[in-house]
Amino acid sequence: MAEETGALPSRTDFSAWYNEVIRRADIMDVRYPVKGLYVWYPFGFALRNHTYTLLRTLLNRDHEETLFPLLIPETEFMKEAEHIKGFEDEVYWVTHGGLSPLDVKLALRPTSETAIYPMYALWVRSHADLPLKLYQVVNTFRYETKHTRPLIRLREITSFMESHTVHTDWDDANKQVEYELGLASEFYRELGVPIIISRRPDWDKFPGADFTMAIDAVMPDGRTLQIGTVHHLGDHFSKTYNITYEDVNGEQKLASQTCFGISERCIAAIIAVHGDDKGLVLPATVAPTQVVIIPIIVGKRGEEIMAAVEKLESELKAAGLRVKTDARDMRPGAKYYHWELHGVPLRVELGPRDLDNNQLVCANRLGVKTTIPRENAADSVKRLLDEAHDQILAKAEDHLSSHLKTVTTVDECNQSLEENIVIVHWCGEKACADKLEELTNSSLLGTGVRSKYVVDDEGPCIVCGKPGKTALVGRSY
RNA sequence: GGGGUCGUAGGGUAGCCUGGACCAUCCUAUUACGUUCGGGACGUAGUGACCUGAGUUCGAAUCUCAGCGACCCCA
Repeated sequence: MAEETGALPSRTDFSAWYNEVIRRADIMDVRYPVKGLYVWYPFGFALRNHTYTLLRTLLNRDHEETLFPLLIPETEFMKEAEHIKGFEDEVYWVTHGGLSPLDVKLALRPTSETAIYPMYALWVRSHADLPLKLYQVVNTFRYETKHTRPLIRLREITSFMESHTVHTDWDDANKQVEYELGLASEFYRELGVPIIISRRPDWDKFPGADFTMAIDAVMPDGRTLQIGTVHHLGDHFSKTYNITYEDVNGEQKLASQTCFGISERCIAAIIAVHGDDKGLVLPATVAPTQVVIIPIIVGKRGEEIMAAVEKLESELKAAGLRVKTDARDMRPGAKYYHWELHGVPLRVELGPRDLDNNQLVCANRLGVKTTIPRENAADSVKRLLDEAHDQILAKAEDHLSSHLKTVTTVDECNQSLEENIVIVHWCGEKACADKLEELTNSSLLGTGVRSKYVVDDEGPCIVCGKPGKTALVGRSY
């Protein structure tokens, strides 16, 4: 975890910047000797844990956490035809126990529908058992053949939050879809990550779903990253797995289901959306260290300063802040660079001048410097952290809105896609989408776009000219 | 899916074409001690590497093949 000096690659070269920052800011070690598997450094894992604590807090309002096994018997896995088709190329199989071949092969879960739903069939008996809302945070495995990337495209997703709900009917499940979208929106607002919600086209929905709502973020280069999905499963799985309940009239009915997933791509979004040429920029909501105190030791007043720093640290900690004092034997400047690389939202300097003037010098991660009085420092620090959060959110919103372009011709679309997400009108025909995707080397991300920067209206299809509706087109990670 | 480039201390590199004088260069990191400290300190003395396997050869970081891994471009 040795640190290096010298500049990072510019963020305009996103791939190089991302790889360097992941390593130098101690997020993940990419040197594990298996393709697509990476190791969390303790600092990265602390960031992950604070982020998932936030996510759990939101979910726990009306879900309960659970844990299902990693291995799924082939017999269950193979029951839902569409679902299998969606995953058959990327499932890892356990075929042996020691040296003996297994009678029934076991899949490493690529997602847990087929592990959970046979149990749901046992658990759901009556309408009084519904709605059932459970989630788990687990690792999942997918044999990715494309270019793998830490946090973004993995063979082992280490932090997959999957929520699985069961409802009496389609409409109630649909309300749940809306609820989960709201929950995801709140989650990403807390992270300062602006999102766009849209409905994925039918050919791109989750295998076995009625429809898929997707949550996308915009990367620095204008490409999109899918950072969450909510699926309305209708009764596809409840038919297959026989999830039925007795309604108030004593009749057996098929349940309706949803599932909702967020992976460690949410961490990638925090890193990519906020980061700059100096490194990470973390929102205080999830930063492992929210405030770092740098003692400025000059001449003979070292002990006096360290005593003042200790007092300040315990005061801030008592106020509930995650604080660290950097007392290492280094130049202050070197420490500034170190903590900027690690994205710490607020730095507090305490030196002889501050001691004499009864003040503290603060600098937030965006470079805004403020001098605060020493009295009631905790209150001032909290206010500065709030302001810093507003600033990074505003910056991210600016980036998103400036990378959305509305176009009316395929040529314009192609040009704008170089560094933007593009808003078009589309008639809804797959043939037109295929043509657009082929001509512009992009994907039709979705319709029914929800974003304060996008007007969902009607207009002529960008390809065939027939009446169409607003659709989102982009290049994705 | 197709094509390309590459693998040397913890990180980044030179050396490879043309095999031997390479106990492998430089930057960074790192250890000890001392002097320092309001934006990446300095001195002195240390530490640390040729991806794996097979082959060619008197001799391989260097050539050949395979494996594993990384990056880039196109679909």
